[in-house]
Amino acid sequence: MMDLQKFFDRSSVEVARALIGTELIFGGAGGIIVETEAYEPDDPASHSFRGVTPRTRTMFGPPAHAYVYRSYGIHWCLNFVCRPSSAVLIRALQPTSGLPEMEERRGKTDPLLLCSGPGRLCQALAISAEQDGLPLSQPPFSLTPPPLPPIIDVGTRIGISKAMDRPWRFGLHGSVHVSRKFV
DNA sequence: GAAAAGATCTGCT
DNA sequence: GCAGATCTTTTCG
Repeated sequence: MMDLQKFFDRSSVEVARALIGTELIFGGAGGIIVETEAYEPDDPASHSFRGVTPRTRTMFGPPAHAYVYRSYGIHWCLNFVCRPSSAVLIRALQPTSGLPEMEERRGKTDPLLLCSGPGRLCQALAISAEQDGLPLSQPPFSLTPPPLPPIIDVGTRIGISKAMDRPWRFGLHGSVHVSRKFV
């Protein structure tokens, strides 16, 4: 297990880049993180931009914790908290563990889409509001850094309506598991 | 108290 | 490629 306290005590942009290639396991299922997005304190697209609310209180808490929120009333999205009021959205994984469980939770679908997208990822790993605020340093979470520094793609974030020009989306170069291709 | 927007996914055309 | 599903949170009156 790596030094999570030090790892997450940086800007979300740095953490988002550093997370690419890291293996995330949650309760026996998971895979390699291939796509992330950074949300900064002074970022109009971030939930934390308009101050603390009941939903976003976790984002203002200590680093190295999970922030889970409901999206579009249907999906769950998993974030890692960095320095207070900033976080990294985990958008896609390359599955490596617990494939049968994830396939069962996701139902019949294209294998490539098992964890390709924040909503799909949470459904595959069975993550919901109960995991909001949990520390990443202990089970059921497990993070393992890559043996070698990966090649990283950079692009603009997806699905937002503000600050759309900031290049804060990161991906593993050449991965077929990203939710949308990098150009 | 009411209304609108939202860090999305799926299915159909 | 586009619209619908679906509901929580936040903002406005």
